[in-house]
Amino acid sequence: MRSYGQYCSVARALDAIGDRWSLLIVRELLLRGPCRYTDLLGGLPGIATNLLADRLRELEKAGILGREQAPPPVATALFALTPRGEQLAPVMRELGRWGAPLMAEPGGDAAFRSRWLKLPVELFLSDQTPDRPPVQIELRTGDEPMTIRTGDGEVRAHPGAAEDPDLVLSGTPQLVIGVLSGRLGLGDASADGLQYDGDPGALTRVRPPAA
Amino acid sequence: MRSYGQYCSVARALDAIGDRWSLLIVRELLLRGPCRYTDLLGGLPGIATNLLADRLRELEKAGILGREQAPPPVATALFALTPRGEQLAPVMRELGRWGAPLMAEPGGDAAFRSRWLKLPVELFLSDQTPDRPPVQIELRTGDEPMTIRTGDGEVRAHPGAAEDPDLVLSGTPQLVIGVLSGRLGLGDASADGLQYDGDPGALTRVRPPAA
DNA sequence: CAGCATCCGCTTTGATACTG
DNA sequence: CAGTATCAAAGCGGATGCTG
Repeated sequence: MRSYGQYCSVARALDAIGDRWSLLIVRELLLRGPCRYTDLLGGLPGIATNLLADRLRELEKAGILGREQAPPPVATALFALTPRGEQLAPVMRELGRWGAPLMAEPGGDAAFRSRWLKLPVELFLSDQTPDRPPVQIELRTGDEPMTIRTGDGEVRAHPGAAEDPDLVLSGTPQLVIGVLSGRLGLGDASADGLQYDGDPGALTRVRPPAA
Repeated sequence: MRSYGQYCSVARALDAIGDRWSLLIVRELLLRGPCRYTDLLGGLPGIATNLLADRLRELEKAGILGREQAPPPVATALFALTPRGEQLAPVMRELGRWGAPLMAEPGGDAAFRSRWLKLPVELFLSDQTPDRPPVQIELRTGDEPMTIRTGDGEVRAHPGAAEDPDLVLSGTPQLVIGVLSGRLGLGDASADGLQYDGDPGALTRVRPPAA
């Protein structure tokens, strides 16, 4: 990208990460840790291969990510954020927070990856009753399942099915997010096609307090 | 901008404000409040007039800014952030924080406006000894002067000369920022061309504690 | 003069095809 | 798997011209 040519820290930040796709590449690396080229391609539906290669070069030159040699079994290169790249986490958090209300509009035919739920889940959910035994909620939204889990007063999300879920939610990303955020009641959502199995109480356990 | 087509809050945020120049327009409105078209042009050196008009339309459509009719004396339209637009302040803050280290590289022939100092000043400086009487430091960096002022334990910057400054710093933006941040000593900076007049103690009063 | 719209050459992006 | 090559389409930057 051509530089803005302004001696201002916001402009200089955008010189480094303001290119189309750049921040989404950082998002993938923040969510997934070190990734192969193909993993990135899969996590960034819509990107062209030449652009991914270009951006990886530029982000490497800017000190935001680096290439590592993967441990013996695989023999491929991995792209990983540098410490400087990981410092973009607060930017990503605020951007995700600001963008959250935009998720209420229908997904339509937008692409979706369950890992993307990690951001909103850990930003907005919290354990309302940390003294009670932890709960697990499994989310099935199309591609891979994702499990959210309370523990130490926090709520964490990680990929994979739960071994013993208190509640399983299956449906479109929009319905699942609506129910988790509290924007939709479980009844309304299931009338719209959400399936659930287990204890609905697990939901109130993690939902944000107000609204 | 073409949408990323991803059902993710970061991607949707970037759909709205990821265009070239969009966030810098928001920066200007956050720093200056409601602005005329020409004010924006002046605060965004390098932007083409058709792009500014385009972006203002798009940002208006996205609910980020609106047009107001200016009060009687002037008869022109003013562009102002909506509440939704003002919620971008945390994004701007984190972006400015992340970009701050990039300010150590020389400005070269980059454009500069003294108002842009407001962001780093209020982000990084603080009043180290709030019990003592407040101090004022006037900054002269090329265009208009800017004054920083302690009060209620905070440090605020606003445009204009100080009526009774404890210290005046004159020089390139890079030198002034270097000295304020503590990256440069006052002696080193004045060897490099920074001029100062008044009490250097005012500097240690506001400089960040560590480093 | 403030607030754009139009035109034009250049750069960036997107889609697909191809290669070590 | 991890890219490079190619090319059309879209976006950008700069200049200029129009309108109240």
